[in-house]
Amino acid sequence: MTQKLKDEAILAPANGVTLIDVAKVAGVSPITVSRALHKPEVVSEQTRQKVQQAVEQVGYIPNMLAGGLASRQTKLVAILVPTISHSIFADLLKAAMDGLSEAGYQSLLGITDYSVDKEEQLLGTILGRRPDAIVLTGTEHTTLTRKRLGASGVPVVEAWDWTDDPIDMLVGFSHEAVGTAMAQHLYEKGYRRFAGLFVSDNRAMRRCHAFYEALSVLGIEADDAVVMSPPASLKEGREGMRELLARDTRPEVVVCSSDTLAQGVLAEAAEQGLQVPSDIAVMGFGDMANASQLHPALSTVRLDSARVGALIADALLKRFEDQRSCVRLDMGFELIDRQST
Amino acid sequence: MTQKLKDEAILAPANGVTLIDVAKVAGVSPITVSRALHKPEVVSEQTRQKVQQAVEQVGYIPNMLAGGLASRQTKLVAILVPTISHSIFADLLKAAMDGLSEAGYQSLLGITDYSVDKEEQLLGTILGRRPDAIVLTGTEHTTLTRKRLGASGVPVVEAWDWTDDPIDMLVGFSHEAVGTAMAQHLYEKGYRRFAGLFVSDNRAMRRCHAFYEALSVLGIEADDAVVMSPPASLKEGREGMRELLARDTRPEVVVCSSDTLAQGVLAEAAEQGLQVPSDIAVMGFGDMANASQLHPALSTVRLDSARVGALIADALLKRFEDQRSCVRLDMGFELIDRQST
DNA sequence: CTTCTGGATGATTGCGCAATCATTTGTATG
DNA sequence: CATACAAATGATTGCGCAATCATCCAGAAG
Repeated sequence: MTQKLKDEAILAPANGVTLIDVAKVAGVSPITVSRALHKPEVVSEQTRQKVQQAVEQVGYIPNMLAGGLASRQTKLVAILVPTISHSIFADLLKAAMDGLSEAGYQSLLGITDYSVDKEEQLLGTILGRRPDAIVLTGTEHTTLTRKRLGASGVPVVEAWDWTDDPIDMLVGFSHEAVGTAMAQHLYEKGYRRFAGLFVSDNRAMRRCHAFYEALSVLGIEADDAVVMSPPASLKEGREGMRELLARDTRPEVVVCSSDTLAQGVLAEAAEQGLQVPSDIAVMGFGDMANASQLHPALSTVRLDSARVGALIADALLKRFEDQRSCVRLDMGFELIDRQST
Repeated sequence: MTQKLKDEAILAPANGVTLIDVAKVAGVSPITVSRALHKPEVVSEQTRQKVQQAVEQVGYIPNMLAGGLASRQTKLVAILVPTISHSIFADLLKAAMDGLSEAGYQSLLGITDYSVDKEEQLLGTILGRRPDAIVLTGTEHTTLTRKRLGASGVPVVEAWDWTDDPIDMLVGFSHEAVGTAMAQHLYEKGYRRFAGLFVSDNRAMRRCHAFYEALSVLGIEADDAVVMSPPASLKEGREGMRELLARDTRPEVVVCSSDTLAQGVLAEAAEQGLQVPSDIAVMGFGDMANASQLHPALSTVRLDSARVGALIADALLKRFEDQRSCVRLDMGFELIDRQST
C-alpha cells in the first residue's frame, strides 16, 4: 500500500465505520478483528497484519463506549482536584495523567473548588461514565461520597493527605507533621516572633493548627494567624501581609499556607521597602517551580507533587494488574532553606 | 420517605443497578424510567415522582456508556490545551468546563505539550470516546488531524488564535495584531532600544515576528530576540534576561512572550539591582492574575482567557441547539500599562 | 353515541463491541 | 496411521440504554 493511499484512507469518519467493516475488508470475522487489536498475541501474525491494513484502509476508530459496555472496563480514570490554578495540583494532575496514558488510560478531570459538596456532585455524574478508578484529593469527603465509593467497588486513591482511615489507597503526607516541622525548624533558626498567613481550606488549616500547637509546646505565644478565603493568589498574600504589618508588634517571620501567598508577601515587603529576611523573613509551602527563582529565593516546604502524581498512577496500575494490591504511601516532605529565612 | 432511608438507599453501587431495576420498583416499563429522567415533560407528574423515588431507593446511576451508545450522544466534550501550568490555559479550561457542565456536559482533558504530533495522537484515542465536540488550542494542526476532524463531522472549536481558514468554529484573537500593537504602543511611549524575549512556540513566534516587523516599519533596528524553548517559567525569564544584559548595549525595554517570563525578568532585574522601569522596562503578555500584584506591577497584554473559555462553551451549546450555528469570534485584546513600562 | 385527537405508556429493536463457548486447523506423539 | 493436543478462528449472546413505532385511554367535537 502506498503512503498516499494510506493517508487518504485513514481519514475516514469516527461515526460510520465499525468492526464489521474492518472484518469484511480483512476477510475475517469481527471477533478476530477485536482480538487482533486487543490481544495480538492470540492471533497469527499474518491475520494481524491483514487486520491492521484493513483498519488503516477504512479508517476504523474503535468505539470505546461499545467496548466499555461489553467488557466492563472503560480505560478511564477520574481525577478530582480542588483547583488546577495552583501549580501543585496542576503538576500532580499532569504527572498522573502521563503515567496513566502510557498504560492506555485516559483521565476525566473534575474540579471541586475545595468543596466536598461539589466533589459529591461531580462524583455523581462521573460514576455514570463507569471509570475504572477514581482519584480524590484529600481525605475529607461527604458521607454520601464515602458510601457511594465504598459500595461501587471502584478503586480509589486519596491523594495529598494522610489518614489512618483511608477509603482504599492513599498517597500523600501528613499536614499536621508539616505544621509541626515548620515551627520547630524556624524556632531552631532562632526566630521567636511568629506570624501565620493561611488560607481557610481544610488541609491548610490543619497545618496551621499543628504549627501553633507546636509553637505553644515550645513555650511561644503568637498572635492568631491571618486567615484568608481561597483562592490563594498574590492578592491575598499582599492583603494578608498588610494586615500583619498593621499589628502592634512586627513579626520576625511570616509562615504562609502556600508559596503563592508567600510570593504576595514578598511583593508587599518589596513595595513597603522591607528587606527580606533581615527586616522580615518569609516561608512558603509547596516549592512550586517559581520558588527558587524569586528574589529573594523562597524558603519553603518541598512536596514534589509531580512525584505524587506519578505514584498515584503507579498505585492504580498495580491495582489493575493485581486486585489485591493496595498502596498506602507516606511521601513525606522536606524543608528547604533559601534566602527568605 | 425519611431522610435516613434515603441516605442508606442512595448509596447503592454503580455496578449492579440498571434501569430495569428502577422500573420494577416503580412499577412502570424501563422506557418510562428513561423518559422520566431525560424528558420529564412527556411523563405525567405522578409517574415522574414514582420513578424519582425508585431511583433514590435503589441508588440508580445511569450508565452513560450504554446511553451514549444508544443515543449517539455522549455529553462529552474533549478539550486539548498545550499545558495546564500556565494560568492562561488553566483559566480558559476552567471556564469552558464550568460553562459546559452547567449544560450537563463533561470535559475530557488532553494536554498536547505544545506539540501538534501529540495533539494528533491524543485525538486518536479521544475520538474513540465519541465526544460531542472537540476544542483545540491554536490553528496549527497536522494534516491528519485536520482530515480526521473534517471527516468525523464532530463540531470543533479552535481557540486562542485567529485564521482565515478555520476547521469549523473559532474563538480567539490575532497574535500578529498583538505583536504589532505592542511595538507601536511602546514606540509611542518613547522607547527606542527594544529587546525581545520569547519562547519558541508557534503563537509566541508569530507575535515575535509581527513585533519585529512593526519595529522595522517604524524605522527601528533591533537585535534579534532571545528565544528560549518551552516551558516558559521564571527560570527561563531570568536566564533570558541575563543573556540580554550581557549584550553590548542595554535595551530600554524588554518585551516578553508571557507574563511568567516577564516575572523572571523582574526577578533578575531586582537581583542585579536594576530599577524597573527607570533602568529597564518590562512588558509581558497574558495579564495573569499575578501581573497586577507584582512589584512593580507588570505592564502586559490582557486577554481574559476565562472569557474565551466561557465563549467556547457558549459556541458549543449554541451548536448543540442549532446544527447550523457556527460562531467565529475575534475577542481582541487590550494593552495594559502598569508600573513596569 | 360515535369519531377524533392527543397525551401517556409500552414492546421491540439495535447501538458496537467483547465474553463465552464451539469449531476448525495444524502439529506432535505413540 | 490414529490419536491427542494446542493454536487459531468463528458463532452466539448480552452489556444497558434510547429510538422508533405501536398501543391505550380520556376527553372533546360532531
